[in-house]
Amino acid sequence: MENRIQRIKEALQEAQYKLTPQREVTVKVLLENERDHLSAEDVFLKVKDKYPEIGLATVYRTLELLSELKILDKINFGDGVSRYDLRKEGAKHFHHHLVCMECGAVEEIEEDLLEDVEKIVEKEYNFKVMDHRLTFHGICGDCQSKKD
Amino acid sequence: MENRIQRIKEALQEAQYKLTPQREVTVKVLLENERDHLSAEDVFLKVKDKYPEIGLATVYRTLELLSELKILDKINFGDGVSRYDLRKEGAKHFHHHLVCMECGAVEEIEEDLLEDVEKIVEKEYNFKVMDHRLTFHGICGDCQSKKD
DNA sequence: AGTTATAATGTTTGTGATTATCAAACAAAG
DNA sequence: CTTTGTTTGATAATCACAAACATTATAACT
Repeated sequence: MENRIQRIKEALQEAQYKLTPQREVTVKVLLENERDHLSAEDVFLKVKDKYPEIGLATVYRTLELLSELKILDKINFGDGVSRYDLRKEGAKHFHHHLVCMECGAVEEIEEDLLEDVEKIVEKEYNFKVMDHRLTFHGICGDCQSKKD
Repeated sequence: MENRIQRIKEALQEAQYKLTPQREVTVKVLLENERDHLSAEDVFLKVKDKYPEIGLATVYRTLELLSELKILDKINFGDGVSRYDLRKEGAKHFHHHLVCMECGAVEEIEEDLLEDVEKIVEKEYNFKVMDHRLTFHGICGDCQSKKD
């Protein structure tokens, strides 16, 4: 964990930004909740526990900054809120999501399933792919077995 | 076009809803702008030309209703607005999009590129896929040639 | 340490999209 | 025609987020 904070610090400094205490706490919260998909509000509340003086705008600014630096990915599952997801270290691409329509659970897929598809898009549609977002909507294993 | 309106009318009635004049005008606007990805506001303005008495709330309600019935897909390209896209008749799945990061153009891909990927997801992750959303972010052909 | 320039923060106020409310218009059924 | 449920349009409320701006912290000098 310390390693990853260190790495993020370097990324910030490379882009002429500082790792302020507020930013560090925000990053920590994101690391501690890596499996979740927190909204800005969620992050704000969790950060406030550790650093009560922080302002909401700072959290928004930090999330925006980290997104620009591709440390975070900003995602949208269709509820009215943006959610934030740490990009795995070294990952070129955004990872995929499985959203259960029954229980709302979100599972992540690390594996890159789209290499072939991207090749098709680049050739057939003459479109230079920089990134992708893929979400499957369906029924997760748990909910399938509950139904039986 | 009349056919498709007829089909939509039947879908509404099946779910105990009526095709009111306001809804019909909204559907017409969506059909006439099938290639675009209109926001609720866009739809409202276009509907107002044909039916000036209509209220904004009615348009929102109609779009919501058509989304529930899977006649429309509600999409989000990361600007702060929901956009609406008619589902192709008979299409099981949402179609894919290519979003250009330079000029913002959105191209659609009808072809279903994900059959193999879905099989993997169903098997390996025990997840029953009902639908998917796939968006590629990159540089479109036009913007690539402009850069040279 | 003191001074200054710059960056970052926190509070507060906007803003813009969407939703909720509610009375009025309409439609269907008895 | 009357009753009952639907749908509508105007308006107000909400909610996520962005902008503004004065204040505070930081870094680089002297």
